[in-house]
Amino acid sequence: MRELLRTKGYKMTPQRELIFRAFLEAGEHVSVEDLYQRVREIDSSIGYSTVWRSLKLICTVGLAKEVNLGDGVTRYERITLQPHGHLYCLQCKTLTEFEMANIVSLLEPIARTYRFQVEGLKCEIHGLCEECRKRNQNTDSTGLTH
Amino acid sequence: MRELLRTKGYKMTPQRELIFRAFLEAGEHVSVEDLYQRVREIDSSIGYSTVWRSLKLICTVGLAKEVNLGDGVTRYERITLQPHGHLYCLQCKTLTEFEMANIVSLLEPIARTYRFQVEGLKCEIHGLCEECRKRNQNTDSTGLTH
DNA sequence: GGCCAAATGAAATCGAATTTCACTTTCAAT
DNA sequence: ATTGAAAGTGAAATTCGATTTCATTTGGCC
Ligand SMILES: [Mn+2]
Ligand SMILES: [Mn+2]
Ligand SMILES: [Zn+2]
Ligand SMILES: [Zn+2]
Repeated sequence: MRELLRTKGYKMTPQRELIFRAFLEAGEHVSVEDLYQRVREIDSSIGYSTVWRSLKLICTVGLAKEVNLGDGVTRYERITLQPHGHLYCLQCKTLTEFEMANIVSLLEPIARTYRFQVEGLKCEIHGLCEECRKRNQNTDSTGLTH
Repeated sequence: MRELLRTKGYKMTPQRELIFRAFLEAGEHVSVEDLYQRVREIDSSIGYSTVWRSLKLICTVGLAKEVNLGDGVTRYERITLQPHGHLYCLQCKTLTEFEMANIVSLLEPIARTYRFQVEGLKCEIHGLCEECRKRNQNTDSTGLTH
């Protein structure tokens, strides 16, 4: 880790040490606020900006990437070997991943057709998860809250 | 149009008349700001909030939907019969659409597997369009600007 | 015409993201 | 070990699109 940073010209600091570890230990898809809370349980002197900057840095060195679901909060997740898509529950905000190798093999030819240099592929299914649907049956019948 | 609004309990107003028309005449993927500029060329007394609310309303009555690409600006586009994905150029922000019926037929079984109630499917290819790549060859060799 | 809920526009507010800035720390070269 | 330039830090300020507030106006129905 220290090496990875040094080779790219960044310095290691106690804050980064802690934040990086916390990020790797955290579950998938953490927001800055999520990680900030986790981190400050261990060292409450660490600032929000440092957490934010560290997450950006983790992306820069290629260990993570941003996940934007359009709900106003940027999440971060480790880069995975296999590309995956997301099932995103609009009600409980839960994310579930699914394998998308087969979809990637459909997307790549499309990019080629348009002579597009691919930097990232995104596939999402937005809707209601099973738990939320069940929960909704016992209350309102509309589904989403507005 | 007037009918569509009335049946859903909304009133028609000169502002809506103008904004709706401008939206339908505008190209694909307009932001509030885009449409606001277009509209105020015709009637400069129309407020930004009214344009914003009208776009939301157009979505509510089912004629359009929001498109969020994670660049901080919400765009709006007419609902199309055929589902389509987007090629999004990170440099010039241009959007190109592609047919994704075949991808939808892969996504639907996935949703079913997870007993997920689908509200929307999203497929995006982020990267550099042909024009931007060409343009970049004549200047820097890195690609994206930071 | 008159009512009144809905709509409007300007301004205020919200909130996540990002930047600023004065101060501190890292680390490579002494 | 010392040290100084460059990089990092934390608190606060700023940004900026999205959204709400509120006083006033208007559309649709009697
Ligand atoms: Mn994921
Ligand atoms: Mn489109
Ligand atoms: Zn859910
Ligand atoms: Zn481009």
